[in-house]
Amino acid sequence: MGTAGCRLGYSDRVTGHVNGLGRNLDGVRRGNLSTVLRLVHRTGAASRSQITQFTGLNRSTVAALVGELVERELVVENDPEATSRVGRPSPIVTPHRGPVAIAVNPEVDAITVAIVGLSARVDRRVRREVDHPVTPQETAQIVAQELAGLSAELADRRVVGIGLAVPGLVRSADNTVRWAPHLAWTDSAIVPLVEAATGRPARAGNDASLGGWAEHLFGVGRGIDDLIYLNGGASGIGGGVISAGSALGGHRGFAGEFGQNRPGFTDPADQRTVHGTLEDEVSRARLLAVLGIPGGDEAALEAALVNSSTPAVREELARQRRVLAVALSNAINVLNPELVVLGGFLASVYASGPEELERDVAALAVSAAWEGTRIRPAGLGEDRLMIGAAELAFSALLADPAGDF
Amino acid sequence: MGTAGCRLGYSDRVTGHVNGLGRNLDGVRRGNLSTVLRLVHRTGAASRSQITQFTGLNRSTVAALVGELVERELVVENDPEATSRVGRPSPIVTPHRGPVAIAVNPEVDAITVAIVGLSARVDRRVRREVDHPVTPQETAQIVAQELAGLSAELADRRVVGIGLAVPGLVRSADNTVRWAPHLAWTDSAIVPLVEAATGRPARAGNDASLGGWAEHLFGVGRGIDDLIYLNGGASGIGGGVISAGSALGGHRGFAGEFGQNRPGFTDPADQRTVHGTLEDEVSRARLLAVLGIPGGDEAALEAALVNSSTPAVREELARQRRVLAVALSNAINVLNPELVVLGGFLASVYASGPEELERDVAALAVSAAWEGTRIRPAGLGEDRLMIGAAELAFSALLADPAGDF
DNA sequence: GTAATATGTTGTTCGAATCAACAATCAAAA
DNA sequence: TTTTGATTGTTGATTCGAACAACATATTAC
Repeated sequence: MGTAGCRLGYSDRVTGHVNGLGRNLDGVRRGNLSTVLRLVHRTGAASRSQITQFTGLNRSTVAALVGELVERELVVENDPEATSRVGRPSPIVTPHRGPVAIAVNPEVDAITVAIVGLSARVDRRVRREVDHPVTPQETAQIVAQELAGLSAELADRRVVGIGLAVPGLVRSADNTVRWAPHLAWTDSAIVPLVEAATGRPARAGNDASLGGWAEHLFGVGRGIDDLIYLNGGASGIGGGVISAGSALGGHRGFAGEFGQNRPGFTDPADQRTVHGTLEDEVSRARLLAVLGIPGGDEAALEAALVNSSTPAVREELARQRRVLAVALSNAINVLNPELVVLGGFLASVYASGPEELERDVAALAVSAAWEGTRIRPAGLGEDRLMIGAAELAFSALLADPAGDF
Repeated sequence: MGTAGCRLGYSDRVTGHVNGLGRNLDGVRRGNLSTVLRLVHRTGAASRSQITQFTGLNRSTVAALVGELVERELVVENDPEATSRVGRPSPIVTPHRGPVAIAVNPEVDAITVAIVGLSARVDRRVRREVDHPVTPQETAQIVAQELAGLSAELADRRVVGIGLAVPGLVRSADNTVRWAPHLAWTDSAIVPLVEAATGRPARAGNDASLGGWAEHLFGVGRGIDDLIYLNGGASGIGGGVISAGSALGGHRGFAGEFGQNRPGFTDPADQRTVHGTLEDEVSRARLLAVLGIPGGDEAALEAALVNSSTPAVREELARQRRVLAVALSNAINVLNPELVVLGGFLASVYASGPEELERDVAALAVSAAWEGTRIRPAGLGEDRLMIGAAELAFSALLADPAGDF
């Protein structure tokens, strides 16, 4: 059982009281139920004795906690596996099949809706193509329709809530979409719309931040409490910061906008724009242009990069690596992460010359800060956003498993 | 009573168990004692009824908690003040005079030692000049000597511990000074040396990060849970990040090295160095050079800037403002702070043209991220580092007031 | 087959917060 | 000046959850 870190929440806390910082017995019970459920949720399966070790609680207490979670149909206890170890075998606790989250990702060209179980696996995934940028109202309608279409699959399951991964800035205080340029949403109260259309509780978050959260929980960042995540998408570069096991949101929840930064350059010749942002300089569009192909998905780009490695392509990749290296070294100086996760086309940029990128970062960053840091491509595929969004929907349940949902 | 935020710790957590995440009754008690003591420590004085409101705990519980803290000589209950409000007056709880921290700041030219009370006031401050950069061994010796010299003043008080604010990178895991360029310390185990020389527990931290922590607790950042702090010193630019009320340390504790970043430039003509860092471009030395004065302290620089505002000085200030604006906007995009605190000569750079700097930052940063953000000069004077270092010494006591110290 | 080890199970104990009732102290109204 | 209402401190009984100890169970090692 890998150590699952210490802080456990995506923008929620567990204290005794709803208001105030005091702790009481209720808070202890709630916190312990939450800790056990989170552990099972994250690891996928944990024996009772492992839970005892992890929590430091008494055997009998763990038995009571697991018992309550079983009663609430949140976890299942299975017969112990053969472990070839001395002592009485311990039953294996796994997430219950029942509870599910609905993950939603509205994009310019399509809205993706997925059913995600408490074991963080995407059970079903539907993609509804749209011929025009959808409004929040249309989005809510489509989500409701797709949900109705999935009713057969959801018959024997319990929908806990809906999580939306939105390509834009989401204000954490009220889950309002402050600005989503590609969808042309401004100050949109998407969450109440979705809640009204579906009759289910919803939450929204920034797509890239949720992707980073998913990588922290279930991807290459599993068990790593300090990481930064940068995702290269068609529309730019988004990101997220995990610090001490918690997602860093900032004052309003807008943190992680690495793509909008003004990059520094080690070589002035690398600069392609005037007053440009990182995502103007390091971009998918520039790679496609030099490759001479119109577009396509992530795999197509990766394949094209591998196949056609002309000098022009190699040089553009090298340039983007150099610019990225400055941006990463700055982030490493400020945040001192253990891991830098690169997703989308940034993973391709990294893959084109990992040693070169790492050498440049090492030269630029404070050497002590870089010492313990690694760079890795993202581990989760296209399920990343769905898993992150589902986590948002599960967050209330995970924070208070005994609440009414 | 200003809301004192939610997360409460400088790199320490309050859970039930020493190991593991489980919560138990011991943890509840410890956490509540900690919360009450922290509140009194931060606010300087709080009535019992205010503590009740803040914690959300029952009156009788608060009475018991305060009673225990009184018994342990950590707080004092005084007669209520005349409040002109209905109802029975509530006694005022203030920090006890007894417990003190010893704050230490080793620098190239001197070692400063201070006595700081639980009310976060610097009671005494001694400065020992040195004619050569001191070694860790010499530092420990000097601290022990100064402490002996202060023994009369410490006679009726209880020294809780020693906190060192070191101008260098301090590894959080073992409090080792990884690298302090100006002191020429590398991988120095200063903490055990000080502990051996004084017989008291010690902790070390980065000076700028501790300054930021002090500003968050007692300066302009009081009550603000998301801020970034940049300090301009003679030797460069250091900083710290407070996120969700906790100091952001990163994986090893090296976070906050804003000064080592490679800056972006809105105008190529602003660049003075090749491959330079932010602290090469925005520096105290460049200001002194254009002013034509050799050195001096913070106040001298500020006075010189106010008096001699030649075009050359104004232009250098404007240039540094422009470069700083890019650096700040990048940090704001990534961290979305509510407040940016500028200390040292950076406060002077800001003061030379607050509107201009803010206008530039507004133009560069993601507008939504900048919206709720303010920039302010640091509020604490030269006591900042001493208060921050003392906080380090108090941290164990604050986390567990019932422990043995 | 027996010993050793680890873990589940059960009933009891302990500790901390809560609650209710009462006392104390103030301001404002009568 | 007295009365009323509001707020808070104080006290003893209650409640609830984790810890504990003793015992039961299941596995490996010899």
